[in-house]
Order: sequence, then structure tokens, then C-alpha cells
Amino acid sequence: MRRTDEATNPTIQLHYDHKSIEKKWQDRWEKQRTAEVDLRHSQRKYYMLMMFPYPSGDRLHVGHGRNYILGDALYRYLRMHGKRALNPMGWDAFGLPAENAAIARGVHPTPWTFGNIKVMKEQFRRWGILYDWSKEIASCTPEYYRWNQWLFLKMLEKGIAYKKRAPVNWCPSCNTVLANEQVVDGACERCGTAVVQRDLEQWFFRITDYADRLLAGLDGLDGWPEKVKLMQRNWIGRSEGAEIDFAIAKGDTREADPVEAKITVFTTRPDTLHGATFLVLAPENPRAIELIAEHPERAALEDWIDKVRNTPRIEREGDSSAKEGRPTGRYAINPATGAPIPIWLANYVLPGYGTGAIMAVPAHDARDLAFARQEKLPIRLVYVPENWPVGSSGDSLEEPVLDQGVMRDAPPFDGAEAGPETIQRFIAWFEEMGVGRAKVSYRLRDWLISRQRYWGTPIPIVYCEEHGAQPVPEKDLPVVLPVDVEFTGREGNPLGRVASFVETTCPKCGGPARRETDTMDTFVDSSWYYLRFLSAHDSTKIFDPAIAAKWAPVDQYIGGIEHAILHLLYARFVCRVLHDFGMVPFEEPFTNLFNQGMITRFSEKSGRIEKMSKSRGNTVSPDDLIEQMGADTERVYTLFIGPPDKEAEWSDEAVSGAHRFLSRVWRIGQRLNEAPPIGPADGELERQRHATIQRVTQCMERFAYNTAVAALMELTNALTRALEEKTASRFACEAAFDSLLQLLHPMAPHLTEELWEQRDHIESLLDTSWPEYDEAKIRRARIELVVQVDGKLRDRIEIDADADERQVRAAALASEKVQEHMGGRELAKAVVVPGRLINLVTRR
RNA sequence: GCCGGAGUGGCGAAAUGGUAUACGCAGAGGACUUAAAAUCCUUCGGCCGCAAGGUCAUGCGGGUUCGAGUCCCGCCUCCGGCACCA
Repeated sequence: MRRTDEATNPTIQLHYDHKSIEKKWQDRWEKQRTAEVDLRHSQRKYYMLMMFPYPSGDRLHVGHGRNYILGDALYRYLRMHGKRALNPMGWDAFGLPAENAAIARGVHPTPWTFGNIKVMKEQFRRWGILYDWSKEIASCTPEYYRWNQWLFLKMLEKGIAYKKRAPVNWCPSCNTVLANEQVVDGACERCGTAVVQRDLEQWFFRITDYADRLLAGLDGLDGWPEKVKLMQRNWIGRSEGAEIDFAIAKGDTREADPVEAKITVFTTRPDTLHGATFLVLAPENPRAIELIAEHPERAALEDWIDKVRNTPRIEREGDSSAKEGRPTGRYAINPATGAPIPIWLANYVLPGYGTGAIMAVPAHDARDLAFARQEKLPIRLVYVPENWPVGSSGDSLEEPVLDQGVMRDAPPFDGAEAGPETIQRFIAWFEEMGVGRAKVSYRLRDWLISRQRYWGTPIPIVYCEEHGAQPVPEKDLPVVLPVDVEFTGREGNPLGRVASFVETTCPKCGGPARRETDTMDTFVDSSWYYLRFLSAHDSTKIFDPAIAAKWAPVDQYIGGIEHAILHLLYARFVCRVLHDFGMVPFEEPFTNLFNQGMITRFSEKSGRIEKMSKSRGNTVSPDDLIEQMGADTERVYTLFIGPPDKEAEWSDEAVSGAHRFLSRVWRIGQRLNEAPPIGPADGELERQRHATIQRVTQCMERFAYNTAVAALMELTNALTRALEEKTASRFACEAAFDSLLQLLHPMAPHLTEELWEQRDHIESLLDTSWPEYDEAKIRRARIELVVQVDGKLRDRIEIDADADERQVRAAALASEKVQEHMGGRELAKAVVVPGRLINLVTRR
């Protein structure tokens, strides 16, 4: 039984003093401004960025830490490869929680936000994360948000920003508009009152004009996860189809009413036109009111339209919600059959998609079939499926016929089969007859940026009685958010009650005017912030195009999957807008994207394993963890917990494994300092050193920090053993230890710097070059080779590494175990995988 | 419903079509200690066997291959996104 030196040598500390070591290095990094980058003179550019956080009142937990620890490990790794990356950090500082805190506690959002920023910045410091703080930004400062306003004006000038009436979520009790996120189960999150739709004048960005470019750009984003690209594709939701015009009939005759305008529908199945037995308009469609103008029960119908309009979106668009409709009493003419078909209004047609009107083809669409059944409307089969009973009508249809069958009674298309060619033939036919055309529709809607909230960027518009909406001239920017505001929480936007803000003069005529009191969606702030880091203190322009051309786009962006759609789509949109303004030479803001997985933990509240969050009460505080075991332990455990892109469950017990590992590294260092080992010059430790450098480097290149840590644990175990058993030379031990410290530095920066300094290296570990390996030194002279018989492992033999196939075969056949399992059968063939195995296949 | 992703020991997990279970946690046994903590050593998928060894096992059922956790086909379960989008 081996005895350990620790037991008899009291001078070696079993655990290291993480508190003083971590403080020492954090102070030094801060004092030396370690991560500062000179944007004008730096030779090699590399821009990495972690999504900037919202400074909420809650301290960051270890789940948040994963993002920043991952990023810092990358930063240090790159730096040791000679790339001094730009790695800035800032604050996404506008948003609702600040306003809610103001209402709840009477604190103004400004000091509240800056207090939170201070706390979070200290947390970053205690994790040992290196940011270039000289470029710090906070989106709630006039120095930042004035450029939101500048961007808005520029977009207004180009017609990309515009105003229109739009339905929004309205709480009748709070008397204010709510963001979608503030509507919980159809009710106001604050007072519980059912939320209704209300039409209001709102500002929009014309993102739908960029739909095709945003879609096409995804194809070139090789550095993005497929999952995110797919989510964006689905969100944009491009559908190819056709628009078809339906004339309105005189009464229920086959004759068109020459006075009435036609109704245009959008469909992805123009080939089913013969089966359209009625039209359906969204009740909100402006044509609905016209069509019921002469209806005997007009008032009741208008009440019903209002009721549908006031139904919350959540309820209306839910899967389980009932279909409800009313006939208008009017008819349209099916251009394929010439037959009059009734026009209905129904809640299952959405006003915002396509033309807000559809042709209903019950035989070939599940929703139309359900509605036709419910209202006893005719069902006409166009595509007849195989084995369809002769003589039976569409009314006996159980399910819609979707992608099969042959067309019948649909001149001139009888015999056609469902598919893209038939659709093209129909579109050509429409164009010939002048009743329709090919059309592409998108699920994506224009970006509504108006918010009836205080804590955001004021929209730089004034309303003049005479001249209407007027942009604030650029020279008058920023429109500063007033500080002297009352937060009562009872009514709408507090800005509306600040007379000194609202009352102004028209920039055109100097007459009395009122300011716009809406503020911008905070996603506007984050849609271009990566460019502001490059000109953080420039008070003359939004950013310097020359610096942006050199440093942007961001080479590596790191953040949570929750931003897969909104933030990343908006940023890609605004980047194209800036490109079209001639301000940046690229269209994609983020070349490579990495989404780290969530950290989960058991929640007492729900009894389930859930995402770590304060509201679920399952957070782990890094403050306590750092106090007890140190930041390096948290860092190593976080990186070791599992593949960084997958979600991972936090284990309080398993953290101690990371701490034990670091303590072992510490003890090796102490031992090397105090009692240099003397052993034989054995190549094995040196071989393992090279093999570990190779493994760790390959792991780090593909963000596989979990297996990189595992490889370092193995090297540590090998080194410990070599020291105890005195099987390696002093030189080999010291070389292995130095490489270990270098490879471990990105994960555990404080401990490794301290040990590096103890070994009398002058240069900081961070400034050393990443160790290199020699493949020749990884190879062994003799290797263990697996021998299979008919694919089953039967023996392992030791053999020269450079033995040729004939020698390998002879050695394998010489094995007694192999002979036994071959059972006298003849050898059919032998498959040799060099360096690994030989498979002897017998003839059976 | 549509589109993704994932199912491997008691647990977190590893594995370019080539030795399944590396690394770590927990457990068991031991050393040191008056004792505990810490540290160190050994052991640790199931079944059969004193052992050597055999055999089964990567959600389930098939297939391709000398060889499948990995590739193909068909299912099951869980997670995520979208969802009355015509």
C-alpha cells in the first residue's frame, strides 16, 4: 500500500486559499486593464460578444454564469493563440421591471438601474471575466438612446418606419396597452382583467419588406446552429400560392354586380378553386361592414363583429376555440364554375394574414370542412381519391382529401393530379382570364415598436395641429426622457402627464404641438448595440463606418436560445437597413452564433426539474459558492457539467468534484516547489503531455469544454501517480505541469496564474502561447491490438505499432483464445483497422 | 397537427461505423486519525461462475455491414419551436 507524502508532510496545504488568490488576480487584471483593445491600431481583428444582460434587481445565478464563463474561456483561449479579441460588455437597461420597481417602491428607474449595474459588474469581476470596460454602454443613457432616435428618423425618411392603426392588447381596467408578454392567459398580469383588442395608431418598422432577404441570408450563415435558422425560417413563414379575385353577385344570381368591388383571397391551393363552395372574410376585414350594409339584422351583425374583435388573441387563435360565423346574405361568383357561392364572416379567418379573406374548400381543407359541417354548407369534391364509391357525394367525406386523387368535373383540368404542376397550370389559367395571379405571403408581420411605457427611448415625433406628425430635427436630438415623473401605476404612460415634456412647438411652423409619448420597444436598442461598442464615446455619430468596416461583423456571438427569433431577427433586419444606408459593407451582423444550453435544477415549488430561475425558487447563488470553494471551482464545474449547447442539470454534490480536482492541481504545484521529484527518464508522461495537448485543443476548437476538462483531469491523475511512484524525471514532471497550467487557464484562470507565478515564470500565463504538440511523440512503439473473431472481441495482443497487415494477422492467429473461438473453421477474410483492431471472419 | 432535438450504469455524462460505459458524482471496502473532516488506495452495468471466463445490455422492432450507441426503415416516450397562417 502506497503512503502519501501529504500525510507526513504538514507543510503542504490540502486546499488552497482561493479567496486571497482570486482577489489578487482580479485586482491585477483590473488595474492592468488586461482586456482593453485599441480599435484603431490593433493589427488582427476578432470580435466576440456575449449577449448583453438586462440589469434586473436580481443577482445573477449560476445558470446565468454559464454564458459568461463560456465566453471568458473562449476569450482566454483565443488570446493564448495570439488573438487579442475585442470582448466588450454593456447593459440592455431599458425595460419594464425598472418601471414596476418605481411603482412598487417609489424609486426612480435611473438610480435603480445603475445600482443594479454596479452589482452585476461586481459579479462579473468575481467570476474572473475579462471584459474591455473602456467601451461599456448602457442603453438607458441619452448618449446611447439618441442614436435610436437618429436611426428612427433615418428610417422614417426612407419609409421604413411608418404609422398605422393596428389592433393591440388593451386592459380596460388599467386603461393602458400591454405588451404581448404582459398578457397571461388572456388577462392583464397586474390586475387580472380580461384583455381585449383595440385599434390604435402605432409606429411600425417595415420588416416584411426584408422577408425574402432575411430568408435568403440564412442560407449563407454556416456558423449558425441549424435549429436557430429553422426557427427563423418558420417565423418568417413564406408561403407560395395565388391571389384570386371573386366578383360579387347580383343577389344569388350568376350575374356579377358591376358596382361592387371584387373580393380578393389568398390561397396556397389555387388548384382546388372548383371546390370553393363559399367565401369567408375575417370579421375585421373592412369589406365586411360594406357587405352587411343592407342586411335586415345589420345592428346585431355589427355587435357580433365587435364581439369577435374584442376577443383576446390567445382565445381566438387557440386550437380548442370554437369556430363561429355569420352569413352576410351576399354571394360571390366562383370564377371556375360561374356558380354563386355565399359570403360568410367567421372568426377562424385572421385579419392580418394574406388578404384577410379566403375561399373555403371544405373537401380539401380541414378547417373549411369543420366549418361547412357545422353550418351545413355544401362540400364539393375536386380531387377524387382512389377507391371512392361511385355516385357518393362530397357530403359523405370523413376527412379532407389533401395530397392525393385525380381531378373530376373540373373543366378544363379533368384527370389532373394534385401537385406543383397543376398549381402552375391554374395560375396560368387565372392570368389568362384576368382573375388571379401568383402571390407569396409571409407569416411575418411588420415590427410594432410603439410602447405606452416610460422607461424606453422617446419616439422623436411631435404632432402639430396644422402639420400633423413631424419628425424632430436631427439637431434637436436627443429627445430626453424627463426625470420628474410620477409613477402611480394606475393609468397609462406616465410621460403623458408631464406637461413640460408633452407641450412643445412644431418644428415646421413653430406653432403649438404635442410630443409623441410612446417609447420604443427595447428590442430596438439591442438591434444595433454591437456597432456602438466600436464607437462607444463618439458624440457625433451613431458609429464610425470605418471602424465598423474593420471590426464588424461580430465573429463569435454567444447567448441563450431564447433570443433565437426576436432579437436575432431584428438585428439582422436593422443590419440590412444600415447596409442599404451605405453605413456597413455587410448584411449579416453575427458570423458565428453559439447558443449555450439552459441550466436546470429541481424546483421544490413544482416538484420538477426546471430552468433555473428566481420565480421557480431553484437558483444557486454564485456568491455562496465562490465564498466556499472559489470562482475557479464554479467555472470548472460549469464547463464540465455537460456539452455547453445542451441543457444541463446542476448538482450541488458534483461541484465538489471540480474543487477536489483543482486542489489536486494545487498540491502538485506545492510538491514541485518544495520537493522536486527525482525519477527515471520515462517517456510515458511526456507522451501523455502531448496527447493531452492534442485532445484539449481539439475539444476547445469545437466548444467541447466538458471533455477538455476530463482530459485535463486524466493528465492530473497521471502526473500525481508519476510523482508518487517516482516513475518520471523532474524535467518531464515540470513540463507536464506547465502544460497542464496553460491548458487549464481558460477554465480556472486565478489558480493557474498563481501556480504559474510560483514557478518563477516572469510572463503572465495569459500572455503565453498555447502549447503545441508533436504527433510523433504521441505514438507508442508497441500498442495493444484488439482481436475479434466474427465481430466479437476475443483477445488483446501487444504488437509493434508499425507491424504490417501480414504480421498483425499472424500474431492474431497465434492467440490460443482466438484459435479456440475459431473452432477450426477456415479464415474467410481479415479486416484490419490500423492501430486499433483486427477482425477475423470465418467461413461458416 | 407541423417542424426540430434527445433517449447509454444509481446519477451528470464519453465514444471520426472499429475495445460501449472515458471523466466526474454517489455507493461499498480499506489506510491515516483518540475520533471526525480532509486526503489517499481499492472496487463499482446485469446475469451465470470459486476462478479463468461466458453471456446479455446504448428506448422498442426490423434492416445494411466483417463490425452499429453511431447509418437506413417503422414505432414508443420526453423536451423545444410554431400553430385556425388558408
